[in-house]
Amino acid sequence: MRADARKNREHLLAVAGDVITEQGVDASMRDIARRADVGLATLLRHFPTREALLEALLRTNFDQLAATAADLETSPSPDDALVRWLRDFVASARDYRGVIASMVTAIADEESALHESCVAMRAAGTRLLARAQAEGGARKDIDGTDLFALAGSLAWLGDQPSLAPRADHLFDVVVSAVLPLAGHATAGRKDRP
Amino acid sequence: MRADARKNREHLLAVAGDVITEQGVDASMRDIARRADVGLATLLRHFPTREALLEALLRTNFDQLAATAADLETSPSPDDALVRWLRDFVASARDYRGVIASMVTAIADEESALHESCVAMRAAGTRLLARAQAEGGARKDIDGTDLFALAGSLAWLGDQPSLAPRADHLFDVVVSAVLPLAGHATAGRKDRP
DNA sequence: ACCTGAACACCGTTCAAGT
DNA sequence: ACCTGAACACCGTTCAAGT
Repeated sequence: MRADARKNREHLLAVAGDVITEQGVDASMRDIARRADVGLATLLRHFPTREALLEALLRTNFDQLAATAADLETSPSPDDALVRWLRDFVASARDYRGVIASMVTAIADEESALHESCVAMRAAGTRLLARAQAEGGARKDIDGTDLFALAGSLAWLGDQPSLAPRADHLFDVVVSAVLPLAGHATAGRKDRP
Repeated sequence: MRADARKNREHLLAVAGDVITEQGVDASMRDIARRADVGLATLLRHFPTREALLEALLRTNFDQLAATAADLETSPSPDDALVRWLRDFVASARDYRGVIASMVTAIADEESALHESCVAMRAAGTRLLARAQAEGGARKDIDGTDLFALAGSLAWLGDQPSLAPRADHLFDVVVSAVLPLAGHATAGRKDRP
């Protein structure tokens, strides 16, 4: 890649990160190009689809989550490992409003630029779930797709301004269903502080 | 209202129901008008916003859900009543893809044509939850907004083609968290059939 | 190689003009 | 009263023309 092109690309990514943080993943591509002082066609040249742009933005985060998952797979408590990874996943989806919907769509669309990362993410969760089922207190009637769906629904809650304040609490509620036998942190808390 | 206007309105509602059933709540208003063989301005004249159109489409369903909730409030089992109402709510949101997001937004927006109905809906759920907490096995650390949020997240699952097949199963999982002490139907089932 | 203006087919909003 | 074509300001896609 030519030097000016690389610089353009990096500038576009930085601006896109700002705009999408403000307006969510459905932000206008034209608006992103405008704020980056390039033509719309130039943005599309670097990132031919919205998914491609998202993929580039999420790349770092995805890699970090994957590394965390790998670490957690050998951590002492399988239950804690599962809960921690779930929390990380949901937290990372909070950076860009609407990104969870893109990820769920990408899972079913092999052509999506996000497909591979999302499938890998689900696989990591599936491994942590399997270990928590075998050696910990995770219920056995759910699989990796169920876990991904629950994580997705929790991330969706965080996207809704009127529900976001409840997201942390409801995370605990859902976790209590996934780990009914675990002595996890919130197990004994039946009333709010 | 003039007779021709009423006929137009009814025709528009019927067509809009079809189109939104097919394409979800973000279907093009122009497309709805086109399929109804009227000008776009005529559709907007009857329903000045997308929410107003949705409100008219959901009116019947909302009233039915409210009536059901009223019945359930005096039914013998508070736990069953809560679960049944939750199930009805989630099922009704399944008719129009994306409608749950509109409802959640409407709860926070007093100007929305859907606001009143959604607030009433949440209130009905809150009453059923309170009874299940007082006389049944519902956990006491959640309130009506939490319940609405959980119901919303389950409805959202149903909107995602890749996750919808899990919606019924995950409904049971979430219910098991809301009613940890209840002898509900799925309590003993720890593996899938 | 890389960039971009312009044409295109869409969208929802608004309103003056028609019946 | 009720309807609607047309103008408007948007959107993402595409590509011929420029540097």
